[in-house]
Amino acid sequence: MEKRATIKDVAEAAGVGVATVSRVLSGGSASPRTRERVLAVAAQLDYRPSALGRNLRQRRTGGMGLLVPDLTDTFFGQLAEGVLACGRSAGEPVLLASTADDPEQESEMIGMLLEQGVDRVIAVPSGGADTWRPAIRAGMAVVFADRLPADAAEPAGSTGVRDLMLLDGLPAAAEPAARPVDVPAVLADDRAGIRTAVRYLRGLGHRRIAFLGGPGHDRRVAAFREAVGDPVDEELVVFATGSRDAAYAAASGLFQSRPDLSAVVAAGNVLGEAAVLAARELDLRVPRDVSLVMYDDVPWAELCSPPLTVIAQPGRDIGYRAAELVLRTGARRPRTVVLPTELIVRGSCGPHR
Amino acid sequence: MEKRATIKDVAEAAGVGVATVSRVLSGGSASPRTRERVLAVAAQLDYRPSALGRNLRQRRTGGMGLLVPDLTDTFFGQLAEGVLACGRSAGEPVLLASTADDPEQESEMIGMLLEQGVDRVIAVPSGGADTWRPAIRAGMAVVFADRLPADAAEPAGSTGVRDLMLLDGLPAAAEPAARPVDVPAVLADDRAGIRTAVRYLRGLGHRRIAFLGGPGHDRRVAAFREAVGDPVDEELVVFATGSRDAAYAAASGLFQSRPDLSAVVAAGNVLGEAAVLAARELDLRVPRDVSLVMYDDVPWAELCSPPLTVIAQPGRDIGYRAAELVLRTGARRPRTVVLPTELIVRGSCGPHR
DNA sequence: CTTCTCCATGGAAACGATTCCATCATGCTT
DNA sequence: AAGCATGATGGAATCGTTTCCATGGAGAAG
Repeated sequence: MEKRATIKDVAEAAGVGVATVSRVLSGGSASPRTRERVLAVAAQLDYRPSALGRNLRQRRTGGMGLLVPDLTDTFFGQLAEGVLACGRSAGEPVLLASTADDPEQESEMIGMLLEQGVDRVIAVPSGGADTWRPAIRAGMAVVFADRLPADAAEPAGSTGVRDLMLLDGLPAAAEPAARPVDVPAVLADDRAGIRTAVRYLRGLGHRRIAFLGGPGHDRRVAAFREAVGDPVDEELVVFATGSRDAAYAAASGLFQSRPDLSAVVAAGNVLGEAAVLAARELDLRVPRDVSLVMYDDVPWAELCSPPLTVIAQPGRDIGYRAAELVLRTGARRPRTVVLPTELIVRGSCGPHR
Repeated sequence: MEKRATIKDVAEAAGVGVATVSRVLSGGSASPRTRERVLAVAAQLDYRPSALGRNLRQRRTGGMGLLVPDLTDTFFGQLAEGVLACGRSAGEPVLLASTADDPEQESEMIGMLLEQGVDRVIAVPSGGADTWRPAIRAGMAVVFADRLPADAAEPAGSTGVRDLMLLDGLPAAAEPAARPVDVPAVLADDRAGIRTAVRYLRGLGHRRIAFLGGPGHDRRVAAFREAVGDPVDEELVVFATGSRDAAYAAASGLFQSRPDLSAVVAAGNVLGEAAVLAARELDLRVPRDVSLVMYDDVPWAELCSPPLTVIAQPGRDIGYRAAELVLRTGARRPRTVVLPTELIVRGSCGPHR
């Protein structure tokens, strides 16, 4: 274990000052002669600048933080791969944390990132705007992915999602009024996705359509309500907490309490999985007894029998774009992006009988 | 965006020296009076020590790196969750990178970690020992998880896996002979898992059993060969590269070239998925026409019809233990750990006909 | 030939923590 | 009462980089 060469070593060996070495290595001006020599010596010594020193000097860690609820959920795995891909091509490291959909853990992780000097985060938020205000106040560049904080004010204009506004409650003395800060986000077009699914089910004759949601599916349930139109049968809209057990319990409870339902929209792949399992357990046949549409196109959707009809959203792209946004921050104010969803019809929906 | 308070601010506000603040905060000796005052001031200023400064001084970043091939693979998602859980409880950040099973990318990522000053890594290795030697030479504490480097010398004693030896080729001048360096690892008991599966299939009457492997499944294929005994029908042992497409192609090719096979052991969940898909495409019924055992117990194994019989390995535990090992490094020399596997019989295997 | 400008260059000051070491006060032993 | 040990405390060095600023030399313009 030999210690690594420092910039000082390089400077010495090349017979120049450290400033010159630094300039050469970071593309500043230097005479061709010295540039060449420095480069040669650096290569020969296998010199790699220490991120530690640089970060301290520049008062920020490079790279970005990534906060997801649960990597065991294939969708978040895809999203993470997207972020990682972008990070790799930008040469930026990625700090990962999972929050288990718990605002408290999320808050803790934000603190950890702050401590690490990470000032760029892409997050699938679990907590509300309150959880995120400290981060933004601390000057973090935040980009939300896949979701918005539960209580964020989202202008529901017909043009789609606009930039999210978080009220930044400054100390009353400093500013006359609270200043709005907008956080960009990369989202799937949940509204269109859900609407398409509901219309598809309607077209098959289904009237009693249930919605099975989990944490963070607020936009989806809103879209569902809108698509179904009044009156919404509230018993057919159920929510589970994040765990697989809870999802199963919710699905099972739904099927048992309302045997009259004929179709289910599961708002995420964990919920879809739970619905399939619960249906099987209760001897409900898909799609004969109940039709199922699942959000997220995961590889195993095709393995089910029948293969699951899904609302596909581009998990990897969402991650990649979010990472792009958070890295470009500062250039021009990034705006939120909405990516299209697609209804992929396979075999889990049938006509109402 | 107000800048964060530094240790100097705290010292000033508390009327003490920075050294005292540092001591109080890191548990050194201090009089109860000053300790109290410093703590109060720190809390009041919302002071959080910057990891940047600390890391530079101590010449190492805290935290650990995590290298996995692909987060889209549920098993690695589980593993990552384990690492994250351990990191969280130890208060250590985790730097994530995925390698796509490409030694070159892996090597690049190791370089990145080195640059970041990360000196502890837990890795699912893709490259050989050569890829890892530089890391170890640089003083990194490495723990392998789930696999060993392809060409690592693994003493195949009957007691199970022993510490992995990587020959550390020092400059010949410095040391008289190459010095062995051992890298601990956390593995599943592949040998037992595969053996159990093969015996189970044998017990059902299967004689022509195929093995469908991917990158990093060397230990599993070795175990397969051992379990099957001589002579091994080499046409029944096929390998695919990491992608889902390649896995599908391999599975499909296998079924087509050897219609006489009656059972398949898939060495990972991506391969299992591919096998199911390929079988369906070729109108082979599971388990009537072909029996299938898959490595990895992923949630969706139960969703298949019939539900998949699997060799379960504790992905989350593997990650957690590996993280523990890499964090404890230095205390007492960590030894490699082998965790048990379990054959979970569901419906994808039937008697040979 | 002088003066002005420009550029390459190196010294030194940050950045925010930890930690060595010297200092000083206190209380105890002899 | 003097000397000594103990413990609290603050100043300053240090980690490896970037960046500001001053210096010096060379070439151009007058």
